[in-house]
Formats: sequence, C-alpha cells, structure tokens
Amino acid sequence: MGVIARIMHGEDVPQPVLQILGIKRINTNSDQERYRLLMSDGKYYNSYAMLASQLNEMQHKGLLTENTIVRLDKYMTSMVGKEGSGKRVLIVTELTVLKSGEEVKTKLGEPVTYENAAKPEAAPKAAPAAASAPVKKDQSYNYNNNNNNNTMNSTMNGTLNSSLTHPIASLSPYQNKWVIKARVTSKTAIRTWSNARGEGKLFSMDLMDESGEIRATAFKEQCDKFYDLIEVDNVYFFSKCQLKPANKQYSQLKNDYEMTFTGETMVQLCDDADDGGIPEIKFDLVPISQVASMENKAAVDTIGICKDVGEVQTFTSRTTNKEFKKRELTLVDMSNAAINLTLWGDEAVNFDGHVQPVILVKGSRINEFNGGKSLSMGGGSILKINPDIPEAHKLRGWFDNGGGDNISNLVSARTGGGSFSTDWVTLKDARIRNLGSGDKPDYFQCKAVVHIVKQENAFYKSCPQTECNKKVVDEGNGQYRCERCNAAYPNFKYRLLINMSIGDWTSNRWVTCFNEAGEQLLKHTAQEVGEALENDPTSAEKMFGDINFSSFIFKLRCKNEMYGDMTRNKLTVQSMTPINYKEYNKHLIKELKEMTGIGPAN
DNA sequence: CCCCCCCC
Repeated sequence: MGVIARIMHGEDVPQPVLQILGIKRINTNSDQERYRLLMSDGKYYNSYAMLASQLNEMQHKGLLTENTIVRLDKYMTSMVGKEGSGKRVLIVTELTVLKSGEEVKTKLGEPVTYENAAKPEAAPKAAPAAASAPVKKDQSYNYNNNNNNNTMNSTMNGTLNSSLTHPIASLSPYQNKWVIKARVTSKTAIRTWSNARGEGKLFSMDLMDESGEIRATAFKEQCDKFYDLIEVDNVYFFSKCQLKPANKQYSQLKNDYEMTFTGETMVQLCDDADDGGIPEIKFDLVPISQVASMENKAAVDTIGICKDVGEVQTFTSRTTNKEFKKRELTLVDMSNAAINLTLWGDEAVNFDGHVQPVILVKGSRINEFNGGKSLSMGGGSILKINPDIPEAHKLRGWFDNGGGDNISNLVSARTGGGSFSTDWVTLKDARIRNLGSGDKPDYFQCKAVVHIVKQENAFYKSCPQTECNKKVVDEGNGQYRCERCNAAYPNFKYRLLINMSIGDWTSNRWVTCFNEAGEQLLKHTAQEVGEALENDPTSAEKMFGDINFSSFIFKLRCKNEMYGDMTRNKLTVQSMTPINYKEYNKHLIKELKEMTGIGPAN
C-alpha cells in the first residue's frame, strides 16, 4: 500500500519519502502566506498537504519545485471539515530535500488521487492507537452537565493523540468540531471591567502549537472555572471555544481569529510524555544595544540582568482617572548596554529585584521619550524570571564576574549624548502643524536665540520636602505653609518658573522654563537666582542679561492647555544645550541633501 | 463581553 494511503488512514509513518507534483499558494483571507502541496508516493497523490509556515522559506528559495523528492521528517495530520465528511489534512513541519526537481525531471509512477482509491474507513476513532497517548480521566475538567461530561470522556479517553487533534492554524469560525493540543505561552491576571455595556471579569491566554498561535479569553463564569487550571508552559487539549475575528489593534499574535471560552468549553491537561510535538515558546532575542536603533512602539524580545530596580510607583492616569502601579527595572546585557523595562500592576508589586535575576521578556513595547528608548510590558508581553536557557546562564556568569560594571550605552537615557533623535521643527511650523493639539504632548527641537528673559515671577518659594514642589504660603511669622503636605515649615526652597521669548529664523515664541531648565538657562542654582532677585538686583540683572542673544538647541514640549475657557498652546523647555556645530552641521547637510537631492549618499 | 499601561 502506498505511504500516502497509510498516512491518510491515520498511521504515523516515520519519515515517508514523497515526490512533490505541485505547490501553490493558498488564498487566505489575510496576508498570511500558506502553501498547499500536491504530493505523490508513486501510487497515490494527495492535494490535502500543507506546508507549515516556518517552511515557507524553502519555497522562497525554490527548493520545492515540481518533481522534487522530499523526506517528511516531521508532520501531523488532522481532520478538517464537517464530521463524517471530514477530510484529513497533512501538515508538513520539517522536511529534507533528497533530490531536486531539476535532477528528477519527471513524475515517478502513475499515481491516482487518493480520494479515488477505494475508501477505507476514515473515521477518526478507527485510527490505530500506535501514536496515542492515553489521557488521565481524572484530569478531565468539565463543569457542565453529565451529557457533556460523557461527550468529553468518549472523545478524550484513550483516543486522543496528535494525529487526531487540529492544528491551531486550521481553526476558523466556520467549523467547531475540533480539539487542539496547545501550549499556554502566557496568561494574564484576572481583570475586571465596568462600562456602559455591563461589567464582569476575564483573563486571557496565548496558545501555541506547531502550526501557529491564538489568543483565548475566558469571561465571567469561565474565568472563575479555568483561571487556576491554566498554567503557563503546560500543554492542554482545548475544545468547544467560540472563534471570532481577532482585533489586530490589540494583539500582535499571528492569527486572524481569537477564541472565547463558552459554557461548553473543555480543557484538559496533556500528559508530559505526550507534549513532545508542541514547541516551546520561541524568543527572538535582541541585544539591548540594538534596541536603540529600533522603531518606536516595536515589539522586542530581549534578555538581561536586572541590575537595578526601582520602587513601586502609584499614580492616577490623567486621561482615564484610573490608578496604576508601575515599577522600573534596569536591564544590562553583554552588548554593554542598559535599558529600562516597566512592569505594571501585580507584576510590578510582586517583583523582587534585589537578587539581580536574569529577566527574559517577550513582546515588550518600545517607548521613546526625549531621545531615550525604554521597554514596557503591554498586552501579550511575557516576562520570565531566571529562565533555564543557555543565554540566561551565560549572562549570569558574565554579570557575576563584573560584566555589568562598566555599562556605557544607556539606551533609556533621555538626553541621548548629542543625538538629534527628536524631530526638528521650526517655531513657525510648530504653529502651522498644530503641534500640541493632540491628547499627548508633542516634542520637537529647534535652534533658537534667547531674546528676552523675564525677571518678574521668575521664581517661587516651594515646599522644602524633597518630592513636593508645591508653592508655600508665607505666613509672615517665619513659617511657610504647604497645602499639599498640610504642614508648616520654617524653611522653603526656591524654584524657578521663567518665561522667555526665543526666536528662530521663522518666528518667535514665549516659552516656559521650569526649575532645571531655568538653572541651565541662567547657569545658577535656583537658590542663587532666588536670592539675587530678592536681595541683589544688580547681580540678578547680570544673570538675566548675560544670556540674551545666545543661541541654543532647544528641546521643547508642546501642548494645548486650558486657562478658564481659553485654550492656549504652551511651549515648555525640556532642555537647552549649547550648539555642537559639528553635529548641527551634519543635520543641516542631511536636510540640504533631502531637499535638493544633491550630494553623495551617506 | 476586554482592548486600560501613566508621567517624564
């Protein structure tokens, strides 16, 4: 009997050798690239063979042309379509080309379609048990009525094996008779919601098998039922979930669909011995130094030592009024670079960084701020602490021998060493482009001259507490009262809040310098400036006058702000630095080239 | 049926 017939009966034939008679791209309703193979064993051919997407590369390289002889090193079969009329599909996950199509030149034998051959009993339960791995009955999780429970057991008991489960890539809303065998790669905490449409709780998890990945979410009752059962890294059988189109906005998983648990959903732990076919999660690890040159908002997998760890910070979002907790870690690696990683919620609260563990992160998001790049955990990000992988052990050895002592490349540093990563915008263009009118502030830089620095209201007396900069009330008795701290102090600290007019070649604007920027501007501490303004007008005059008509590179924050019922566009100085002409000229030359198309390519 | 992740 031909090998194809045996495989299509459900037999697990090791490393069958077949000939490719054709290959064509399947039209999927997304940009997912999948190929269907027409394969022959010399006696039968079968067009229900698919190439796992990780092998697409072989097709790109032209290795899978007509007449090529291949060995299927790894494959699986599964039933698709309606029960009874179901077709068995062969999915090839590893193959070796034995002889190229060019060498073979011709079709071997006179194969007929397998479908035309005498149909054997093709029902799944008739499959030989060779590859089956019995599932422990007592690990069956079902919380429904007895009827469903029976269904579960008759489906699962002793007959489930890899060749009877469906690949995740084959799931669609049009077909609900399936069982998948998948590894849980991540699981969220339980989250509650409350909005106009109601309230509830949910958690979601990411599932993976050799064919692909999918997000599954359990709401309300199902959330309670399954939350404790589902453990990250375990392999389970899942069935009877509802499929619906995935909202790509919220998931970077490679699947057009996502699943929702229903009252019928069944989940069953898979024996360790039988999960060999399900891959471990893969990390596409990027050296930290390389993150500096990656796009803002890109997803990053990386690994590093948690060299420093910050305290948990609690704050309320201004836009949503929700409370958030975060914690920032500093990761270092052998690229001699450091980057900050922000953890959120319970993950932030429970994190223990004092032992400087190895941190592996998958799918973290790049956040660019003031030229520095940081990583943040977000939807779908996975954090692993001290993972047992070679990279982690290598890092541990490196770090424990002083490897992290001289980190020079601080990827998250905000004043990124003279690099001009913030957009260059002229003062006029900032107006024309309506910068600052969005929800978030815009940041830009420009070269401008200081015209006038106002001395009036250039400072205020603030609360002496380190983290409180609130203006204090002079009670006239040597006491200064802070409303925020609800306390009176015998002392205060000066803080700067300076308004000045700056101009570039297009326009001029009033901008505000808060404390640190003000100190940069006047080259004196806030204390010195405050004392001079209060007690030494001559000295103050000199401080404020000296700076006029000097040029700087200004990094500005631009945001519309409400004053009563008026909206005003405000510019705040983030930093002002003396002009590094070598760097600035580089920028000008680049602009000239872009505008004219003249000049050698860089 | 969620889908929020701030601030610098």
